[in-house]
Amino acid sequence: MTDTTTEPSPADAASLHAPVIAWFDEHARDLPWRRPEAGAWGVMVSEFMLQQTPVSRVLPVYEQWLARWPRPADLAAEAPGEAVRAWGRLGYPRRALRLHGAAQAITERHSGDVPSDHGQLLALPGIGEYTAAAVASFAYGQRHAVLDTNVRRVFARAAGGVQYPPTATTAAERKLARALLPDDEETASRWAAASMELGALVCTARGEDCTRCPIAAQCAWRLAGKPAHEGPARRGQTYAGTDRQVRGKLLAVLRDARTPVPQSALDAVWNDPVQRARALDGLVADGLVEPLADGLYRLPG
DNA sequence: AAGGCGTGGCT
DNA sequence: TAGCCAAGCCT
Repeated sequence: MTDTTTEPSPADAASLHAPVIAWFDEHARDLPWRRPEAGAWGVMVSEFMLQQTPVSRVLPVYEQWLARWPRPADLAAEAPGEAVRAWGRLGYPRRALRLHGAAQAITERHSGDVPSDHGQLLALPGIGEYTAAAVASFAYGQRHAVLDTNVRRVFARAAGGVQYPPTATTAAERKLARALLPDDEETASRWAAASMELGALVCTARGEDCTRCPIAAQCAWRLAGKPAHEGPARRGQTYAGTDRQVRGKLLAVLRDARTPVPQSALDAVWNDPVQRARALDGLVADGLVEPLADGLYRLPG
């Protein structure tokens, strides 16, 4: 006697591909990094910027960035501080530094071309498991499990029957993602983009709209009555009063200054001298700020 | 492996 | 309002 009530069978898995990809064909956003002229460099830049930052905020910075540095070598030739300045208010400015470092590595080690090999991508600064798979899949059409927060949520619901995926990516999630991956490259890369877009537009963290979902009829979570998340709430990101906030204020001063700024200008952004000094030291240690002689500071040259 | 790391919009 | 959330990476 066969159990038909729990894990989806391989047949079920395959039956997800067609409706999700058909939905994607109809509803995919026309994003600049999805256009053919973006190239692998455009895809890579977008992936760096999209790490923890919404599409709407990335769009203008992406356009400026690609216009100014159309190839990795163009960025590699700049001072790292220019990358940090051009990053603007996207947040997590270490990403700008890492993207600059990746451009240098690409220029030196890969003749200026974004590598297509997953392992070579993974070796670049700022590129982890997700971004390596995303670039290889989106830019080069390869077959990779692309597990971002959107895909993890879609899988948690459709296959796992729960509202949210675990806090950290588990081996079980990777296994499921590989099992769900279509066999041929073309379909696999399409599936990766489509399942991600479904999570971004329809199967969202809050306010999901199952009436627009192409796989609602097969979704384990919906079929179970959409039970609420069990267990502890996910760790909240406190921000007010943290070193992160101070770092942000300090860096904003340096971004907006075209010449080195005196210590006094930095002192003005935060009244606790101990925390202020700790934040500044951290920025220097991270390579985001360069101390000069005479108590002057600037973005790294 | 848990926590640090920006910023802003939305509920 | 005060969280919650957004195509993660690194140590």
